Amino acid sequence: MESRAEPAGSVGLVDALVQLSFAIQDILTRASASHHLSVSQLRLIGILRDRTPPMTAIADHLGLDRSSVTGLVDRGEQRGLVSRTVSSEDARVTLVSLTPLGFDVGSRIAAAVTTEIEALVRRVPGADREHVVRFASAVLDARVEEVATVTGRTPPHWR
Amino acid sequence: MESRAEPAGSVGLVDALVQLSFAIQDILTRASASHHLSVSQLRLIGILRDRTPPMTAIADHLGLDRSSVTGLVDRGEQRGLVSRTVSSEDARVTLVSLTPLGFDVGSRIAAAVTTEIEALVRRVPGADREHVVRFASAVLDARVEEVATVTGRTPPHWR
DNA sequence: TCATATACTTTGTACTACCAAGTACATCAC
DNA sequence: GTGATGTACTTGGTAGTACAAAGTATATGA
Repeated sequence: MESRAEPAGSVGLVDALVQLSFAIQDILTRASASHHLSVSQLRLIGILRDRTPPMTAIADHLGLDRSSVTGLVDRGEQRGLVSRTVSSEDARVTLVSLTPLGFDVGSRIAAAVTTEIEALVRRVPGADREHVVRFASAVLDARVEEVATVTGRTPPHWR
Repeated sequence: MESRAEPAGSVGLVDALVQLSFAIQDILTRASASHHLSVSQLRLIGILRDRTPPMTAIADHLGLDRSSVTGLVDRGEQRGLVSRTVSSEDARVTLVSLTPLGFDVGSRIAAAVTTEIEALVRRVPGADREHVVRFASAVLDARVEEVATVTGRTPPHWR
């Protein structure tokens, strides 16, 4: 991305972040694929790990249209990973929950992702790692604020 | 992602990286969409910024099947963003290049992405930022080595 | 109770990406 | 130079992702 304000030979912050994000996404894609799942399905499962939200909440979480979530849950349901229940409080709302199989598959993929990312990160000096965590936390916090004030919706969130 | 080896209240490195990657991808998606492009199209344009590679090289770069690249270039060509030329050295190979329009659109999106990511990062202490660049560079270098030795292909790369 | 709002689904379209099979060109062996 | 083999790309078929617009069912306020 072009920023020529950087010292020659070094990569700019923006480039570094973009490339890093593709590397992480690639890990997520391959880990999911090895269990015949897409990253979207993985995110869905991640959200349901400790929640049983309505369809709408999932759409907000993932930044997707409601109709997209319908399809996502449909396919997850067909594979026995998630299930739908009509809310007892409001018959319009469909609560989505994880099946034992879904929980199991999610755990396995999460473990694989953790292993792969940790392997990737192993060669990096510990000091840098701590800064990265602080960096990411700060960025994500800023993002929540900003997006919340501008659009009123919760930004994409993993698990 | 579950790592309970972390001090309570803090986010683990793996989680931080995964969430950060989704935040970055979201920026890329929205910036691309505002010009009616997908992230895949943006990556294609990014690769062509300073190259005129054969289809196969693009597939390797993006980690895609050859047939996927055919479709990607087809759609890019229909929109006048990229163009195909038969190689003069080997009539089997198709060289893909950026049109002036493609270059222009790519530059605009890249600028928007830079602006957005820099805005996101502005609140983060400078020291953390430098460490992040070092971190990302180290990770990406490690990755190139690893992927190259294991699979013989170049890992996904942006621009 | 009737109008309106909300939650979700359906339908239709476009794009992404894969695999398997096919075509065209190149190259090596003979 | 001809035939076998390999390489580069495309085609056709399938599945998943995602959106927009329209439809259904339930809830809620006037």
